[in-house]
Amino acid sequence: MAGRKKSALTRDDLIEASTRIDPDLRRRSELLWDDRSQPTRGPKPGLTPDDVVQAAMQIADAEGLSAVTMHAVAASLGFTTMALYRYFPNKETLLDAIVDAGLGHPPRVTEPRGAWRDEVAQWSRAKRAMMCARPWLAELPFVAAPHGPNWLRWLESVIDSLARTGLNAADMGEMLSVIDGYTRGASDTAISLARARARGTSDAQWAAAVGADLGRAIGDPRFPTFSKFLTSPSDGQPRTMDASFDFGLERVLDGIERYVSDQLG
Amino acid sequence: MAGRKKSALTRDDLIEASTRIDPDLRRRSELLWDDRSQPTRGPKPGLTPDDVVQAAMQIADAEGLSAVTMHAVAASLGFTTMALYRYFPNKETLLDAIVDAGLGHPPRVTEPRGAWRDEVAQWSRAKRAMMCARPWLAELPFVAAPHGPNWLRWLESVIDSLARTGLNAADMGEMLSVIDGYTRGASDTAISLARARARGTSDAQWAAAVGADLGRAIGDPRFPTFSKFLTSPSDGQPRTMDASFDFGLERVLDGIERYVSDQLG
DNA sequence: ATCAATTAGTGTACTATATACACAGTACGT
DNA sequence: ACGTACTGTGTATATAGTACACTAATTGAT
Repeated sequence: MAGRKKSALTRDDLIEASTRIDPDLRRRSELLWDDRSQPTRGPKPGLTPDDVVQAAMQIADAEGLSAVTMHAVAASLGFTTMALYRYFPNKETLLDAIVDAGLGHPPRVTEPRGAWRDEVAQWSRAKRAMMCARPWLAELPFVAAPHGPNWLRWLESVIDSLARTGLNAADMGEMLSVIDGYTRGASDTAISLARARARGTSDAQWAAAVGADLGRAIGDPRFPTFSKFLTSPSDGQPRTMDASFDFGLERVLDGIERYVSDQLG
Repeated sequence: MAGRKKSALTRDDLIEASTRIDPDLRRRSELLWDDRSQPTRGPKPGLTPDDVVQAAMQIADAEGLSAVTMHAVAASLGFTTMALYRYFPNKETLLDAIVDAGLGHPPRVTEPRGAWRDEVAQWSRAKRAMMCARPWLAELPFVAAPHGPNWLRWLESVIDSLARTGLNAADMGEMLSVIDGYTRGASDTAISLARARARGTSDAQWAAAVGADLGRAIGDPRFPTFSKFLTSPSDGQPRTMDASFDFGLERVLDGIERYVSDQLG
């Protein structure tokens, strides 16, 4: 999101800028974007980079990120560990690749187009659902470089909806940060639960563990207000985690909407 | 935050619930909360758990989380690797401890008390600043259990400010999720930059790398709108990363404020 | 058709890391 | 004084990631 700073970005800027990039990072980025040209000599490769990525993702989905070892991935494909190094120079670049692959595509915006607010809300929920479906994604950094094509698809998608606000580019960028920030941060709890589920922990167990730690505040003089907060009775059903996210999302969208109408009259 | 679900929480709930907790997690939580009783027999320990935590944090601050190996921590204290296992049963519990220690205390709320909105904004900025100061914190999960005393201090602090809205406990919990969600997610970019800085990468290098990947959208038919967004000229100064966070925060607070006045007005 | 160049996959070896376990020495309680 | 409980050390093991050299396969150049 920080790249947006330079608002009138040109190809020249990029070419100039890219000379400054750490060569290691540039390499990682290239591997995410370049269609590697098939060499003509030598034996036929038994795999494609995508085979490796798919195998790695399957392991991550089934057994968590820590189960994704070079050996496990290779074995699941019927190859030896070192065979993978013909496709990825190291594990880090393989992880870069499964992050981008794991993001998948954002849901297609339905025609006829709706209000920006609904579209943005859908995007946010979709992103959260995607992260919950692959909770290991959140264990890998992908805020900064390298960013692959799938992340750009997600960006293309929100920006396309945000464009309907009528804001200028700079303001759209700010709104993107707000939406993605909330979505990212407010998904963490659900992602953590999803991860626990994937490990076989029941929802009750997970909630008990979280509740037990928070509950340590009760009666502790260091946390008087939080303690009161925890023990205060509430009327009505408590919200589910999903409903809570949606509720918060509406508040955030209210804030954005107010800015939009202030800007545009 | 999900523990808040059960809104009328009592000690009995907790005791009942804690029987369901995974024993491993319970152990981790206890190590974060219990003042370990000093044994009376045997040689005097040459270290305290806190010594170990401080040493580990110093290494994380100086060389990043990956430099925090049991050997490195022990060596920096002048002990052998295995000595640490007298203080922490394994690395995971040591990491739990440095997470809580790294959080530190939230800034004290200044007297006379101000408006909830200002206080909450301060909390959010303080939390972001704390995470940027210790970017390795974001590499470790701390959304769910175990939660240590310092995280509860942070919660106590926001809740105390949110209480001034006059909302009921359930709504306060929702607002907490919104604020913490935004703060957490919208800090990620700055945290990533902070991490790059800690590795000796210049800001320009970091921005160039991020910009180069985003810039790949330009001219790519898959990203028409994002491409236009990137290349559209803007008048005026672009916001700094910090100002951008603050700006977004105001939008989020606008949304919360609207809810508050709808509820109480 | 042959050969050289190039590449794929394997096997082995090395390194770093966490940690189990047994031992030696220390200090307190009896 | 003596046993017990504890601390720190040394050694050993398992699990990573990955460098390197080797074999085998494939094809362009001769």
